[in-house]
Formats: sequence, C-alpha cells, structure tokens
Amino acid sequence: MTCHTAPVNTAARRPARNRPAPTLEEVAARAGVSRATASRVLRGDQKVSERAREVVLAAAQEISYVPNLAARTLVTGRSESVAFLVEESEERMFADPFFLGMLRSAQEAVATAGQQLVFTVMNRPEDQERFLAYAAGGHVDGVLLLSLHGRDQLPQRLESLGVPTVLSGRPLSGGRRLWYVDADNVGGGELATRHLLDSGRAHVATVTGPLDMCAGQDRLAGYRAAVEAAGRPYDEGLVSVGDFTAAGGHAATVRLLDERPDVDAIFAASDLAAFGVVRALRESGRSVGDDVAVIGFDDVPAAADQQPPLSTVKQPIAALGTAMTRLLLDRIEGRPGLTRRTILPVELVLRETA
Amino acid sequence: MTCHTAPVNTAARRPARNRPAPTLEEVAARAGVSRATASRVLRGDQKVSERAREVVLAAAQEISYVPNLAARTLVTGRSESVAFLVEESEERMFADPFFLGMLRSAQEAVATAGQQLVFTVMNRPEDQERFLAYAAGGHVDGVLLLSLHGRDQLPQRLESLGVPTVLSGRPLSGGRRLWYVDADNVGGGELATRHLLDSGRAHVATVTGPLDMCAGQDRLAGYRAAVEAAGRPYDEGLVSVGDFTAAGGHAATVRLLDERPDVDAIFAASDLAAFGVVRALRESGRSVGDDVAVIGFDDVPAAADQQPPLSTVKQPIAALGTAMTRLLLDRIEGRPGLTRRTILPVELVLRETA
DNA sequence: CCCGGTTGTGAGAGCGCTCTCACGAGCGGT
DNA sequence: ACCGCTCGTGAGAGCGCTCTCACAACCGGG
Repeated sequence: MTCHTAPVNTAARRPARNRPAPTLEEVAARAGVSRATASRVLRGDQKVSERAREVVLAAAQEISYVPNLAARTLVTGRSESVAFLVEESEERMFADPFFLGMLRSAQEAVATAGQQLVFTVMNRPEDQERFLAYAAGGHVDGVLLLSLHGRDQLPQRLESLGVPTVLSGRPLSGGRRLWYVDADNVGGGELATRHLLDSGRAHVATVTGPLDMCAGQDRLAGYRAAVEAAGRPYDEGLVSVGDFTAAGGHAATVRLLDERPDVDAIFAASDLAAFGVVRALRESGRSVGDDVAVIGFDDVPAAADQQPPLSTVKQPIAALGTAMTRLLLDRIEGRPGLTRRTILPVELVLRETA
Repeated sequence: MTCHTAPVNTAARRPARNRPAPTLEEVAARAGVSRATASRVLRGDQKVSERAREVVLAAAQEISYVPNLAARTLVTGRSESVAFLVEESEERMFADPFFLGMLRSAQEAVATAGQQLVFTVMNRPEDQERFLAYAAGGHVDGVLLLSLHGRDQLPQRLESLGVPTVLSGRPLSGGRRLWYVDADNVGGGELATRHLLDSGRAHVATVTGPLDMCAGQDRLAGYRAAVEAAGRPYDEGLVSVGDFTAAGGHAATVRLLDERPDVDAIFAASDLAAFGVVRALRESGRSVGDDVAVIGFDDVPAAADQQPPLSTVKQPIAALGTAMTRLLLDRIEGRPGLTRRTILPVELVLRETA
C-alpha cells in the first residue's frame, strides 16, 4: 500500500444506502412553489421569474436533487441516447481499426450532442430479439448499425417498430428504404486498380472482402470496372475471396499464388487483408512493392507503420462516423430535408507498396 | 450500384411512422385478461395458467407489442444497464489496448448478464456534472470507472448519490470506502525488476507511469522494493517519469540516457511506454536486449509482435474486465458477502528483450 | 359439510415526471 | 372605469408499467 490514505470524503451528502432519491415534489415543497414551476426551472424553460428560478435552484442544490430520467423518458418519449451496434464477434470488432474508428467518432459526436452511446456487439443471432426489444422499448432513440451481413432484416424490423436506424455501408437489400452513410467503395476500387494497371503491372489480382457485404461487392466492382476500362479481360482466376481480416487475406493470397504464380499486383479490399497479403507474399519469397505491388483499403493507422508502409485507399473513417451520427440525430429530431444516402469520397494514398 | 435490389420487406407490421406504440393495456384487452395478468405472462412470472399464457403471448405477437422500458424502469428502479466510463481523451482511450481490452471484456460480461453497456469517454471536466446527472438519474444501475486520476472525487460522488461504482485500479484517495479491481502492480514491478537484477544488469532504471495514478505509483514501488531487496541503493537518477504512452516513454528514455548513459536495463511501467523506450534506445544506437534489457507491463497483443518480441509483465486484462463487471452486477443485485478489493495476480513473460 | 390452504386473477394505487389548461395579477389603451 | 393583453403560476391529468392486496375458485382432510 503505497498510496496516501484518503482525506475525509468531501461530499457525503447522502450517506445512507437506499435512502429514496429526492423527487421534484420535495424540491418544489422546499422552494415553496408547485411541481410545474420547479420542473420549468430545472429544464431551463423561459417562463419563470427570476425569484422562482433562484429559490428552486437553491432547493435542488440543498437536497442534491437529480431528476429521474426514466420518468422524464416515459413522458417525453425521448431517452437522449442512441445505440451503436456492431454485428460482428467481439474478436473482430476489437481487432479492426475501422470499427474502432467508427466507435470513436460516433462516441464523440454523440457526446457533443449531449447524448449517450449504448454500445453493443452482437455475435449470436438470438441476441437480435433481445436487442430489438431493447431498442424498441425506448431505451434508445435510434440505432447506428455497423457491419450488416447478407439479407439481415434487422434494420427493416427496427424501422417498422419506429426506431430510426442509420447504417454504415449500403445494405445488400432494402437499400431504397433504408438510411445509410458509405464511402465510395466502387470509386476506391477503381482508383487502386487503375493505378496498379497504369504503373505497368501485367497481372493485377484482387483479394476481396466478404461478398455478402456491399462493401466487399462494391470494391470488387470497382476493380472490375478499372480492368475493363483498361481494355483487359476480367479474369476470375485473379479474384480471390477474403473477408476483410488479415487471416482471410493471407489464406486468399496463398490460394491465389498457388493458381497464378505470375501475379505481380494485388488490390486488397481492406488494410487488414493487405497485411495478410504482404505476409503471404513474403512467405512465398516475393518482395513486396518490387515483385508484387499491393494496395489496401481503409488507411487504418497501422498502414503507415508497416514495413514497408502500405499504399492504400483512404476512407474518411472519422467523417463517416460523424456523418452517420449526425444523420441519425437529425432524423430523431425530425429535421426535414434529409437524404437517405450519403456517399463520402475516398482518396488514393501512395506509400511504398505500390 | 452492384447490389441486388431488395425483396419485398418481410415484416412491415407497423408501417406508419409515429403511430403510437401498442401498450400492455391493448395486449390485455385483446387477450381478454387484466393488465396484471398480461404483465405476469410477459415477465415470465410463475403464477399464471397455461391458457392465459398462450392467449397473452398470441395477442402480444399479433400487435408486435414491445414493453416500454422507461415505464418499467420507473417502477422497478432498475434500468438493466451499466455505464463504462473512461476518464481519458478519446485519443488515448482508443490508442491503448488496455482500455480496449477492458471495454471488450466488460461488454461481453454485461451482454452475458443480459444487460446493456453505456459507453462514455470523458475528456473535459465539465462533462463530469453531466455524467453525474445521467448516472444518478437512473438510466444506468451502476458505473464501471477506468483511469481515475489524482484525487478526483467522482466515485465518491457517485456512491453518495446511490450509484454503485467499481473502479479499475486502486484509487489514490478514498481507497477504504471504494470498490475496485486491480492487478498486482507492486508484485509485477518487483518481478520485472528482480529479473533484470538477477540477470546481472548493473544499472537497472525504470520509466514510470503517471504518478497521479496508483498503477504508476505501485509499479514504481515494486521496482524500488526489488532494488532494495537486492541490497542496492534506490537511486532517483535511475527513475524517469513517463505517462503510460509511447511518446511519454520515448521522452523519458531520452532524458534518462542523457543523464545516465550507463543504463543497461529498463523496466517500463506499460507496454506502450516500452515501445517508446525501445525506439529511443535504437535512436541512440543501442541494441535492445543486448546493450539494454527492457521489460514492459500489460502484455498487450502488440507486445508479442514487436521486433524483437517484448518481455513484459502479463496483466490478466480480460479477467480484470470480467471481474469488475461481475462485482458491479453483484453489488447492484445486492448479493451479500462481496469484498471491496480484488487483486489479480500478474506473471512475467520473458521474450527477447530481457 | 365445513374449513384452512392453495392458486390464479383483477382492481387500483402508485413510480416521478412533463404538459396542457385555466386562472389571477399586472399592464396600458380607450 | 372598462377591456384585452401578456406573463407567471398551479392544479391535475396522464405517460405505461409493476406490485400489493383482496377475492373467487377450487383442493383435500377432518
């Protein structure tokens, strides 16, 4: 025990455990006004006299009054908090800087708006019902949903229960009715592939993301578009399916190299995948950048720290998180004139691998 | 637009926006029972006939009834959710694998208990009042508090408002009354330092953590204890103050090397700091492991991936997060026989830097 | 046939707050 | 003196749920 011992507790106002919390009623009584007036003061309502304001504030202070949020939520229908839901395993969520970046910017944006973030990661499908009950139960005013796979109907179900939902990434299904914020995945895929093509690479392959996600599909579509725009045939043998993870990128590359040892450039659909690609390339004795050029996608912080530094398509992660949060908050407030889809531009960051 | 277009929305039960959500009253009416009975069924209460159960469940299903959580919270006084609060900047929170690991295990433990996690990171002190109002307002049943600095009275204030709080790390003040879960920091510091001493190092220095945190103080205390146990004088010139970050560790090492170029071993109070130490050592032309041995603290995942792999004191991060969450949940439930402090053991992991 | 005991159910009283509405006080213009 | 204002205030009705309590229905044992 090296720490100094505690000074006397400064503010043991309500020492007794389980003493019932003071209510607005008590504040009002103490201040000699009605509950209504006390409420008005505490909420910062305009129509109160200066005298009432002072006396109520003093009374509230004296008894350490804190308004009961459940009661307030019950009547107003607003909880002043939103959910941040990632449909991945904890493992993946915490290993992926993209999710972490989104969580960070969402948390910042929500806090700036004076609200709270309820953070949930859902691995098992049976959790979905529980989450649905939670969200529709009014403990959050809306949902930020990340990593939607396949034809999952969760966003539709949330919306139909009256819970505003904003997705990160265009959904595979229901895109017309749902709200989402996304990066220009097709454009990014094109950008990266075109660069590889233009720098004289003969066999430009791609390690894709999961194809049950739009981001995976779109980046592949961008790759294809660039290949065809260059007047080359789209060769399925140069497409190896990964899953956005390093392990997936590694495995996909091993398979690819096995079939097509002549590959001299790889566009990986995520930085994490690119890390796996680089490792597999090295293990096969190829030099990264020289023998085989590599471009990733995302521009996670670790990309710049790699040896050699990874060239990549920079996704505006913070802007994406902020935009989705703002959009959700605006929807909750009922702001008019909002658009369902927001696409943010990406840019090519050339470092040493391409 | 490469994605397939949406199939018809499967379950557009409640299409109209802002249609008032169905209430228990409606379920009861539809089922031909009282609100009380409907409530019993929906909560899974024992005392209901099979017939009542069926009919209520069917009615609820038909109208997509979801219980209003605010109303439930108002009467039960339980929100079934806890807050996870980190008193750091977003920058630090998201750069530190320790916090991320704690968040992950807390989220897992909370989800396992069927509850929700409200995630907050507080940079500015003025946020404290807002958080206090939020927590004491009953939107969470308790608080998990990380990275308490100095004599911050937040935990005391939370407790005095009736909000059970569990800290990660022993608080500098108020330790007798507060609840916390911690790793054996003193023991870990001793372990690392003794190993350095025993392997024949002549000038064993330490790069500390912030000394306004118990973890920083305790690891330093462990260092000192080991030095003195070895019969050597405690030399303040070998102590350089850092702050648990890589930048801090780097700066502290530069200062240290400047004063004491003869140093041949460094115990860094965190892995992040150790990364900074290693970089500074390299920049000074020294070889890590040979010229200067280094041991970190935490065993974050990146430690094993370093070149060379970092020796470190392994802190059971997941166990720490789980333990703190369980403790909080048990306190909320009012389980008897709980102890205020839990200290988890650490272990020395020798890799290549020492 | 009556009685204490169980069992399922419903009536009704809140939980602590917000919000609508009506009202009295104070004002200046006719 | 009257009217029509605005302005601050209080009474009271809920928000949707849980929980206590009383009660009716039914049980088997004396």
